[in-house]
Amino acid sequence: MLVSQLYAPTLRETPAEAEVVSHQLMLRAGMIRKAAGGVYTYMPLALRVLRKIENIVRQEMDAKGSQELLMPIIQPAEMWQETGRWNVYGDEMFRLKDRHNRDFCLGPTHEEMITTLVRSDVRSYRQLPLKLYQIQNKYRDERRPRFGLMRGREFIMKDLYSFDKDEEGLAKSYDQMYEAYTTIFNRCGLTFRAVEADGGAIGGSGTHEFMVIADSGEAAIVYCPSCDYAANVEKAELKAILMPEEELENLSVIDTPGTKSIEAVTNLLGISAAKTIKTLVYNTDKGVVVALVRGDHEVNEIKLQNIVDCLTIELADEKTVSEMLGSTPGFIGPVGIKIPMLIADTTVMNLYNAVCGANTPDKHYRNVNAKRDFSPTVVADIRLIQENDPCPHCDLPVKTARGIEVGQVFKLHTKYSKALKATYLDENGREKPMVMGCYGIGVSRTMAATIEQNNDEYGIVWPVAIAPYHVVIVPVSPKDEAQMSLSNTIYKTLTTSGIEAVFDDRNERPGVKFKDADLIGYPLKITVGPKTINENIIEVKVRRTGEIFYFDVNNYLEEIKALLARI
RNA sequence: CGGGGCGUGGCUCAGCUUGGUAGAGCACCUGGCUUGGGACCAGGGGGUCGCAGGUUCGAAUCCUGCCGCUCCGACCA
Repeated sequence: MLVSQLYAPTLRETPAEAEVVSHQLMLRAGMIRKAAGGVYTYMPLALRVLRKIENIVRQEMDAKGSQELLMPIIQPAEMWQETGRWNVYGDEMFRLKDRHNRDFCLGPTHEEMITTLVRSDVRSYRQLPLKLYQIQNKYRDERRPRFGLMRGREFIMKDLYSFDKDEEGLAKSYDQMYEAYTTIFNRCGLTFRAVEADGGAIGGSGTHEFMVIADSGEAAIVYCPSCDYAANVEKAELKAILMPEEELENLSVIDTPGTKSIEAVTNLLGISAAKTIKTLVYNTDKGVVVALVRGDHEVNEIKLQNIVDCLTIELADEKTVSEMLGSTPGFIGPVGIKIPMLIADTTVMNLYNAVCGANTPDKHYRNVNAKRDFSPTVVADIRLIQENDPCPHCDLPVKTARGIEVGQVFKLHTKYSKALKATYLDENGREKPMVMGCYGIGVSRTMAATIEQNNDEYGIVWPVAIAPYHVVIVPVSPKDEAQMSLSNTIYKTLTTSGIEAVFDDRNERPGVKFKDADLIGYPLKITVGPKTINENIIEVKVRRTGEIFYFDVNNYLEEIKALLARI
């Protein structure tokens, strides 16, 4: 490709709307342009990167015996109504009507579509297992699209669905996909971690997320430096903490004027937050729920949501709290509370002589003891893990990090096959639901995550495997015929040898061409200048390390191949 | 959903308070000059000032409504 012809208009300044580095650099490098909030055009350089990621994905999916197909983006409402997700999905689903006023949506995912397809064609255990995937645009009308391609409303996803005859088969498919994902993200040159995760809206249990480690990541994860445990904080389980045993004192009410926060209460009473109970009131679609955790702990709303089995959950406002409980936030407590759902964290049950709100403004209870003074509807782990909490596997302290979720593998079991009656006949002629899994990779997000992890002050630093081109050839003086001619020869030589090269033939000063090369992030840059002409040596600079190599002008091809293989 | 900020040429922004013929830098076109890290000189093209109303002799500027973009928040009691 000649740079004079390449449609990659670079920007010297960063557009004001871009917050994260991947977004900034993709705009500046002429890779993407915004069409609407969370909706982008992929320009030629970006598309080349996407195709490379897709091809790696294809190779690894096919290597596990999967087959690619392509399903419609426009999906009829009926199949979504059959699983109940037409309503569950809510405002995140792009909905539309056809001329006959029939409801459709733009596919946010394809469990309904694929299951409906497979149920009509697969009847026998002999046809299983089956693994089908596609790579296409997905549509989710995000509450808050942001960070460029990181959280778009239209994005490219690889989604694979596995159909097995039993749990054993599913476990095998799941393991195969887990392996394939590990290979894929390694091949893309990413530093990532597979973490245990929560099922979320897609449903099912048993799931891992593949997280690219980056400070700009939206997800918080914990990992254990001592064993191999790693999880999304939403998922990380915690055991009850045992507190030193004490004599049970008599319950008493104390005045605590103006102490609306745990911190204020502990300061006033001179006690540790670990001796208090924090009481939170939530509004859910299953009604009002009260949650209890130790004062220095935080509620994991995902865990709570799973226990309540609700779709929406948010902290109740002051008005709701007053109406329900006759007190204000800050002075709520579990003793004598009248509420249908009182959920206590396991550690709360181990507290002795604790302090909590007395359900009267400016009053707290002292010497509250769980089993004696109140009885929760449910006692469960509803606590959010924090740095230095004990690892669920080895009890040593965990660390926290941030990650970008680029892939997720799910065990769906029979959730969709039962809802959509996708069954097969087993060896004994008995009808059984297929056992399903689903496996997604955010292809466009992977591109953005790669940039988040591979950039410097000058621009992008592509890993060779997914770089838009491998090499850029920059002649220093466009008016110098010898330089231009040699550059062209090198360009032709590399191109015919299967090395993807661009030749910057523009009539620009060298600085402009160097800056653009660094911004776009070609792994190698060949500079053709007076030295090249006079001394017959080619200068090759490695984008990532800045190392410079000199190769003989008559024998550089193998050297460059070796260099590309090594970096 | 709530709150803030912003909307002026492709990009970054000034002008708005105090209404009076729309500006700069970058980018783009032409010519010259230059060529090892975003040169310089001269000339040039390009903007219904987000949209719709209103006030006014006159609106980018004041008022109202809407739209879009963006950030933050959505209460840890």
